[in-house]
Amino acid sequence: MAFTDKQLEIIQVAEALFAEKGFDGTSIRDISAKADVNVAMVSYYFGSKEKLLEALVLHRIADMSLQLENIVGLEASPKEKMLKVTEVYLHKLAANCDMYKIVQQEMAHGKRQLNSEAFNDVRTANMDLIRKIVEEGQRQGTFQQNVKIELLPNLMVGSFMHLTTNRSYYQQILHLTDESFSQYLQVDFVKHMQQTLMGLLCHPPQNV
Amino acid sequence: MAFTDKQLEIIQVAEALFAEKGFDGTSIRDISAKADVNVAMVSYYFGSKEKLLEALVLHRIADMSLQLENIVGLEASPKEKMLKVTEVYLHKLAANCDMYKIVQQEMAHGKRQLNSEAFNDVRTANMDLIRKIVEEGQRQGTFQQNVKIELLPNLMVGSFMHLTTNRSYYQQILHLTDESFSQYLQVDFVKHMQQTLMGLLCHPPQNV
DNA sequence: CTGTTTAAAACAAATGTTTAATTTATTTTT
DNA sequence: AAAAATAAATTAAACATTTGTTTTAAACAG
Repeated sequence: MAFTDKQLEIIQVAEALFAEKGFDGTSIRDISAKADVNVAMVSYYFGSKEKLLEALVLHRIADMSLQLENIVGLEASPKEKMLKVTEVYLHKLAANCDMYKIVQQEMAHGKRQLNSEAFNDVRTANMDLIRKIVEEGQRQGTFQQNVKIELLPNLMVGSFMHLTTNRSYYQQILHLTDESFSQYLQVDFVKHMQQTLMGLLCHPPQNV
Repeated sequence: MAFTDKQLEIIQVAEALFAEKGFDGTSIRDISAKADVNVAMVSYYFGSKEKLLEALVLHRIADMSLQLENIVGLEASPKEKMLKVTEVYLHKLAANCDMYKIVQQEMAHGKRQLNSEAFNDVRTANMDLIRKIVEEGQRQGTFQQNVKIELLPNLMVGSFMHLTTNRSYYQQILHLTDESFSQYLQVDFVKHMQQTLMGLLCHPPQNV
């Protein structure tokens, strides 16, 4: 689990390339060239290209278990907690968005198994924490009853990923430069997401 | 533009395989084998693997320009229009979700240019129609003023794509079978999305 | 016969991986 | 501490497949 500098270099280069050109679209020679190591080193260190991907994901997952626990125990109203959770969640997504993109691509076709167990564990843990907050708010009457808690992370992750995947398009219609885009992701988009979730949580549906 | 039966067969098989295993992950031999034609036929008909992808996407885009126009002209309240738009939008997504998945994957890495112009045209047209409805509702006072209209399609497409991409995970936590999942997508999820958009549109933000 | 469609084989290029040889680091022995 | 021995890291080359595409020729249609 403890990687040498060279191994970390390979992992980081692979992460960037996989996210940019896909797993199948990236050759070991691409990686080794950019990481400035011999072609054989990848197989030597990680065993195979697939094992490298696995190592990459697991290495990042270690950082991914959110510090939502602290928020749940916080001395604050459910509404404030939920706002904070949204902020932290989106910041973590932004920090690991390359890895997320890779996983998304690989999840798309079940070709790579990618041992999604570790992934689902993190997701489920996060969901449980969110559920705790929402149910607390529902008991207090702040939040309405008709909420699909399972779809709250879906809303955040889905919107975020779609925004980054189609970055150039959204940059264009939102009139954002390359620099201001990441700024937007961490400020305006977070507010928008908070607003969306609050609307969903606080107001019972009038339609249908 | 008019394809023979054999060509359509190839397109359909390619669409399924590209969505399942990715463009790079699918070989011409995979396609030709499943479509029961000779390997050379793909190059013969479409020129190259990339041209086949292009033909595929353009062929589907023709069907993709939504019938939102009818809705805008409808004799109904902005709120009702918006609910209808959401429903139609999500149904169209479901109908063309294979193609969407392919495009998403290819957009991810700019490797394939994929002439996204045609795509953006459709998107922008749809967005303009949504904007028209929302602004009408804002004038009538039904909708609040603080809405990022550009992020409304993002919300729908992002959530939907994330749901289908991570289908097996969501099937599990939502306790859905293979059959009931598509049912869920077209009924419960549509309602959830309508509820989300209504919460966002009708209630001014109280947070921040 | 003429032009289009199908098929099998061949092509060159690229891929993931392994081998075998060589350099560098580390440990052991003197 | 110096030398010898062992292990690890690194390299270039080769390997066997697989890839997208082309060629050549046969079958078929009008």
